[in-house]
Formats: sequence, C-alpha cells, structure tokens
Amino acid sequence: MKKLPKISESEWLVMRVLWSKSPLAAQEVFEQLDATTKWKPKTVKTLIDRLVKKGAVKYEKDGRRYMYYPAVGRDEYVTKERRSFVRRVYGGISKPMLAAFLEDAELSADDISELKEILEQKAEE
Amino acid sequence: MKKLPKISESEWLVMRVLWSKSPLAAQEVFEQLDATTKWKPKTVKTLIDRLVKKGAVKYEKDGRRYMYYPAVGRDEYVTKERRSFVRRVYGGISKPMLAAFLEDAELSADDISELKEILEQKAEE
DNA sequence: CTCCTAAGATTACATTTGTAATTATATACA
DNA sequence: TGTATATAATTACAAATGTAATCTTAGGAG
Repeated sequence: MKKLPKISESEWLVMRVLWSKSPLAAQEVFEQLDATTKWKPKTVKTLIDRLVKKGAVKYEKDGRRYMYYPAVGRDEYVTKERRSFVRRVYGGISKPMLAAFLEDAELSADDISELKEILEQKAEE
Repeated sequence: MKKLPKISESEWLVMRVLWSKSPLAAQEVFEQLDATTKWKPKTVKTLIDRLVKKGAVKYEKDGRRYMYYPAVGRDEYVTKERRSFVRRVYGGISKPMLAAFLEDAELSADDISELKEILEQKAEE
C-alpha cells in the first residue's frame, strides 16, 4: 500500500467534509465548516491547498473555479490513524484500551449485539 | 478537572517511559528510548525540558542531576487522547469505530469474555 | 587546587501547523 | 469595453515540533 500523507488536526475537518460529499468548491467546503469552526474562507482555502499539495485532495476545473474531492480513501485513513493512535497512546492495541472505549461509548441495544457478535466471531479463531 | 497540556507525538514516548518507571535521570530516559528511537541524548533532554515547561513533568534534585517524574496521570491523559481521537477521526464515538477496533485486535479468550461482559453490563442500562 | 567531564542551560534551525491577508486574474455586469 | 467581484495564487507570520549543537558550570580525578 502506498504511503498516506500526514493530515493535521485542522485538515481532518476538511477531509471529513469532502469524504461526506464531493466534489465541492472551496466556498462550499467553507460553508460546511462554518457551522462548526470559526475559520475564515481564506483559512479553509489554505487548508485545501495544503491537502492538494500533500496529495490527499485532487480537483477538476469547473469554469473559473476548482471542484475538490478526496484522493485518498476514508477507510484507509481511519485505519492508519487508529493504528497510530493506539501505538502512540497504548503502545499497541490492548484489552484495557478496548474496555475503555466500550465503557465510554453510548450504544444502542442493536449496537451491543453487533459488537458481541464480532467478539464471538473472534473467539472462534 | 484541570486543563492538560498538549503532548506531541515524540513527547508521548518520553511520557510513556516515565509513566512506566520514575523518577529517572535524563540519561536513563534516553537509555530506555534508545532501543526504539534514533534520538540522541540531547534530543531526549530537549523533549523532557519541554514537558517540564508544559507542566507535564516535574523533577527533584539528586546531586548535580535531576530526576524526572510525571506530573499528570497516565489515565487522564489516555482518556483525553482517546476522546480527541474519536472526535477528530470519527466525529464521535461510534459503533463502526468500535467494530474496527475489535476486528483489528488480537485477543485472548479471557479478553473476549471480559469485553463481552462489559457489553452486557452496558446492555442493562 | 586544577582541569576534565557529565549535566544542565541556552541557542539553533528547518518544517509543519494554525490562521489569515494581500495580490493577481478571469468574468459577468453595466 | 471598462470595472467590480469572485477565485485562485502568493505571501505572511507566530507557535509548535523534530532534532540537535554549543555553551556553562559544578563535582570528581589527579
């Protein structure tokens, strides 16, 4: 698998927007983020530009503006981040970590059954 | 609860050492890290100094050197990081995230039972 | 008492990140 | 066709980070 560029905290918010809907113009990305951040349009544009430079976002022309879309898959990224997180914080995936996550979660009965099933699956290996 | 200072990627490695054993002299911290990093002693010292400045590490004198120890609890930190991780990456704790963690984990039969128990506990709430 | 040496203190410096502002340019409207 | 305006391109600038090197000083070796 290819090396995925590092995405900073702020850049993640931009990626999340593009992963949820794309292609989007810079202006539209800004609008999506306006609710949750205090960023100015220029700030959002800078973040997008950096993501393009890093190769995490691509674009196509649409008249005088660019329409941006993710160049990397959300799932790959999430997996990478999840792993680097557990390595950094717990030194590797571990039961105490999972326990903490589970305890911290708000789960519906359905969610709980599904997760239990995953565990049962694993028990069989 | 008090505000916990931000700890960078590299600083985490230092904290992990001190959380596992302390107090330690800078030299000793370096020795612990030498196996897993390519850092020079001076680099480790700089990281320690920054952690002291941030208030994450304290020290006491021991002759002409300092013995360092964590000023913040590992558990608080891990909780904080875990939450900021899920917020950033998943936008909040979620079942898909937990499922991914569980699937990615290497678990013993005992671990699995324990985790299932946690889930059952949650089911009752 | 003097000098070497190991710690600590100070300084360095490029890169990344957060957060924009300024400048150039292509259009759409008057 | 000249001009206001929306976009893009370029530039800004401080703080944090990664990764040390150099300078200073106190204690131990001779």
